[in-house]
Amino acid sequence: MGQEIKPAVRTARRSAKGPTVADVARLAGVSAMTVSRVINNEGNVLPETRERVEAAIAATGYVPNPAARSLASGRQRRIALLHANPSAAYLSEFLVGSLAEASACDAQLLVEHCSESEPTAALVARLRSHNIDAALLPPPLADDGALLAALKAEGILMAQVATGLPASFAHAVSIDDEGAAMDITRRFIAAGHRRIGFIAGNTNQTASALRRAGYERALTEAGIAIDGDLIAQGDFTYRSGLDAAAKLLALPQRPTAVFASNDDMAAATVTAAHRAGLEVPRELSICGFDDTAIATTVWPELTTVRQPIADMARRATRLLVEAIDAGAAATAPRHELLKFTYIERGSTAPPAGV
Amino acid sequence: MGQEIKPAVRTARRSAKGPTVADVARLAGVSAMTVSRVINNEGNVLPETRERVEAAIAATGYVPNPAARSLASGRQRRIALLHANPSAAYLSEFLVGSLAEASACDAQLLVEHCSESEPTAALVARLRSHNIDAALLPPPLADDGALLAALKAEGILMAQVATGLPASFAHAVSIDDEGAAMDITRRFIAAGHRRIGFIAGNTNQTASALRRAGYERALTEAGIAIDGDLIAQGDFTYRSGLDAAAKLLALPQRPTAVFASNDDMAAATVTAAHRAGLEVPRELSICGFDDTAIATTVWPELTTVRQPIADMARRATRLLVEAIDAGAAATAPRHELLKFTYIERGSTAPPAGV
DNA sequence: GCAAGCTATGATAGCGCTAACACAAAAAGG
DNA sequence: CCTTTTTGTGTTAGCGCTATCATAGCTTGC
Repeated sequence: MGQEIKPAVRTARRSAKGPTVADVARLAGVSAMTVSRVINNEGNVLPETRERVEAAIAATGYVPNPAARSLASGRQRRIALLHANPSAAYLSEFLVGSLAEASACDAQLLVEHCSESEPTAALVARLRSHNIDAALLPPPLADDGALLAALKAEGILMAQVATGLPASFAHAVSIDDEGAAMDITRRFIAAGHRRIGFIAGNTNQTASALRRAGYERALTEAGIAIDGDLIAQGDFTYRSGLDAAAKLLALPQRPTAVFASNDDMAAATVTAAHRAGLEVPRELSICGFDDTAIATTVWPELTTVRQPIADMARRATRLLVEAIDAGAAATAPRHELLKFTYIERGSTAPPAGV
Repeated sequence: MGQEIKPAVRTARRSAKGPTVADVARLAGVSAMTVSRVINNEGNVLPETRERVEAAIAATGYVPNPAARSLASGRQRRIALLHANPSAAYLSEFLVGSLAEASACDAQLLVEHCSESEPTAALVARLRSHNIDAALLPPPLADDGALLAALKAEGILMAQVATGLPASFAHAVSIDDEGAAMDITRRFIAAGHRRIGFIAGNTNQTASALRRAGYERALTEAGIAIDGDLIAQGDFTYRSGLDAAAKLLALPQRPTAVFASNDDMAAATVTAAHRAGLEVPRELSICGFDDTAIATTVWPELTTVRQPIADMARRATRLLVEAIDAGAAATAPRHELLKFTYIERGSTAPPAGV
């Protein structure tokens, strides 16, 4: 009889979790929607309202719940990290950087290995089925024109990392490879070296050409003739470095310094020098590129140029997240250059007798 | 006048996304809740009902929406991958494995670097603030007793990877280090080697002791006396391998084979042999451990034992996810052993003159 | 033979957030 | 001056799933 007694509001399911939009809204004296607008940086919010909400967010220590967000918005940011055997050291640093940014931005990172044998079409189909929004392309994939075109055709956003030739339709993050190579070469010249060998990198990576261009430009600038004999072709592997260095060191007038296009080949050059009975750096200066782990593994440790791989990965990931969010409001792809750092270690010195 | 006309149900927000529990429920002729029960493998579902639901799931191609799941259940699985400079190659493979499993299980992976200088307490506090449920511990962290204890005290689940000494309260995934070391040593013996050098690994990793034990056991088993002079201490770095190898090769009666506790030190042994004018493998056989990238970088390529690092990371991640889900129903920690593989390359041969 | 205890299932009400619409107040336009 | 448009904000209704409670049917036990 009479009214049924309404049961007391059930105790909340969640147990003492963080504050929600509602809490913030109450404190700021606005609706939850307005809080949402502020969080998502939407327009049409009075500056003073925005401030009030931001103060409330700070006061409550509110952090948006990503699950609720993506459920409500139906949005999701899935980024594939495509890789085809770059060196493990490179990949590892890259992964750490992009994973950090991805989780900070609440994006999902999928790591996909691309064997060279797999047809591009199959790969793209695989990405499609995983519902990928964007792809992160470290070298050498960043320079795979067919892949870039296929991704573009599928409407998958992409970011090329460390490419020498950014595509007009892709985001890109690189360092100034040519400038770095010039820097190294100039330093050799300034130290008194005149016969400077160069070990080129794999031609399937555009950065290789830039590094060579930097080397040549620095020589020209200093009035030193470019000598084809001093340029040996490598492919970024230790093995190729061994052969290239052997060729340079066998020259009747051998170089007093060698600039290898990456650390693996520079390390190989150290080994080749030792085999040839040359002391490094007294009789041969050697400089690498990238500052990967091998640079400090060999003896003497390599002078090299540090590429901020993790930072590059972070930036590239961020660019993709922003591009995904922009969605239809497609912003023009951005091409960023990050700073490199010359790192002097024990493998370089002025030429003997200077 | 008359009834207001109810506006037609607004078109769904989502645009042609996949099927939901409701779709499956309708097809199976049950309620959404029952579908949920089946998905989550809960009890109290009639076998035949379960079957019907499973058929419906297969028919519709239903895939649970992780965001909705974690929003509704309030659950989340946050796993931290703690690392303190293992080799880049190791970390990279590890990351790929655990990331793959984490995204398959819908867990969030946070990568945290632990500098040795950071007090354990500070690290643990950091994890707490990130709301970490579990931690993945690759070596050498897997053997850091203080860290293990601190994590346990905080109620953070953990999985040790490649440890030689699993804690009673932690999950662990390893290979049979001792067995692998025995295998290598036995093969040397079978090939005719009698003076077999050993380069031990860093004593801060328990696997080091196991590898040494395996080496000694194989010798004893073959009736070969253990000669302390043939055992050199290293610390897993290339540099330490250089010194250790130099010491072994300087012995009045030098070994015809050297078993290094990891590939870096084995690679260093190759270099030391070359410096000493010894041909590998004719005059000196060398075997490494781990099969990291450096094994195929040096010349000749290293014979070694492959540790399935990515698989171990995958398994460990899976164990943690299951442990998190078990929650209060704390299952006993599991300790798993994965298979290793002996990989014969160019750095080993029977001793000269046999 | 009926209270007490199971078991299998369903109904309901959110989880925290945001899309879509509603609506006042202000600005712009003729 | 009265439309139109714009702007800032609020209201409502879910997103897809699961915790919780309700409810049938079935066992038990004395």
